[in-house]
Amino acid sequence: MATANRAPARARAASKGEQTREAILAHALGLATRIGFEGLTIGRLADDLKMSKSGLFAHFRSKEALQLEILKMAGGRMIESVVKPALSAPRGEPRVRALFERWLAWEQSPSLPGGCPFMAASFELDDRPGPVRDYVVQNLRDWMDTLAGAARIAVSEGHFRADLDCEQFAHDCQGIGLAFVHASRLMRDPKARARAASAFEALLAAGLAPGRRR
Amino acid sequence: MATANRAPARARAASKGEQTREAILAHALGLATRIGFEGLTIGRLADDLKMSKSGLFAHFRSKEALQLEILKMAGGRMIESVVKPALSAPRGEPRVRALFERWLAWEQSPSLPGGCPFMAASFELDDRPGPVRDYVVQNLRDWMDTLAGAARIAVSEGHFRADLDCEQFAHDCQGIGLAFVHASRLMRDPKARARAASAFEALLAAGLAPGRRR
DNA sequence: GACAGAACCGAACGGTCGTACTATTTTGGA
DNA sequence: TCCAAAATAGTACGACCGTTCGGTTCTGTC
Repeated sequence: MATANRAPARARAASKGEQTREAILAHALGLATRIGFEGLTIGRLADDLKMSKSGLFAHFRSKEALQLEILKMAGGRMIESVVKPALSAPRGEPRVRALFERWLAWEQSPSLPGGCPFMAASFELDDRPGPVRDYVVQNLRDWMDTLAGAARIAVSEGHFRADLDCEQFAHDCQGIGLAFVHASRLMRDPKARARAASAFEALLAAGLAPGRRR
Repeated sequence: MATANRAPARARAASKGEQTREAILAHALGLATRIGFEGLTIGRLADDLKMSKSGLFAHFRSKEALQLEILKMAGGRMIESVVKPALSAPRGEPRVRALFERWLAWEQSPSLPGGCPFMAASFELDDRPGPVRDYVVQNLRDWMDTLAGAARIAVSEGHFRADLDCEQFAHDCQGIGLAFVHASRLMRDPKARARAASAFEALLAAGLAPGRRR
């Protein structure tokens, strides 16, 4: 054990504590999506990572803080793998498409065995006030704003109808995504992906500018 | 207390046990929608109803059985207050509308302070196999079939396009409902109801038979 | 190589969980 | 009115929960 190779000291190597902290959060994220944020247990987490409960606990001063950190990591990852890449797509309809496509992919990313943590948290925490719920709401709001913003750009680019309600568009996208998770994770419907694509195309078709109808 | 009037002995009065059993389930249903099925606790339930844990527990032989009974009661209520009344609406588009309207109303029924239990259970149990999950899936499948069936009738009545994909229609309705719960319960969006109505109208408009467009 | 601080462990706390057993009370038909 | 059956209470168990605390081991800097 003692001979294990250290990570080369490039770029201000993260201290030991930060490393394990990161490892804890990464594993906890996967776990939380499967068994829920409330069902997530420090003991279970410690066992999985072959640590002591107390050693793990020391990294966060409470379970609530742990939950918050998990969600923050998830939020960061989502921005990194959904929003940022989509922003490199051309303004207008292509970017809206990119956002949606990458979002669906994110939902079933292998690092999220139980699906998007925010979806799960949405229904788990909707009646439990507190900072965790607040963060989820904030994050979802940001996401909806991103969607609506992309739609607004598509309007100004002349891709979408000028009178399109962009907030409604974002809301409808959210519905398609929720139905997708519902169909794929709970109902195990193999056509879930096709259903989501079909619904999205219909929504898009209804929003296109008159000259762009296909 | 002893002078309390008994329910008049009409129609094979439910035995004492069945009464309390019913009372337990009714209260448990409301509780489960708020704090979740996993978070639901026998002790908490007993306290609320001023019973002993063991006395309450004796009615169900396990917590899992209790959860199942809760869901069965919810399923029954949903049929009673959504499906059955809607069946008295005229075949075709009106019935589809009635189903959807009553469904939204059911979501925010006062007896379900935390919203539709199946919605909550969908995301809470999607990764936890067992009879409870199975029942939820079965129930949701029945509901989707009901929706799709009503749409099929609307097709054969000439209200909807002949080439409408009725399963897709049901799926899209589900999405609108999920987005409604999401917007109203989590985001506390006062426009949630209007958003759902708007999305439903758009979906309906896209499905109407050519001669019926408005 | 010493030393301060960070990281981690082990044991323990009070509490609650679901469940099992045994009494006790209540119910309702003969 | 009596009495078996049904309903409820009481108590206890073992498991696990989040959290605390004092001690041990490791890390990284001078």
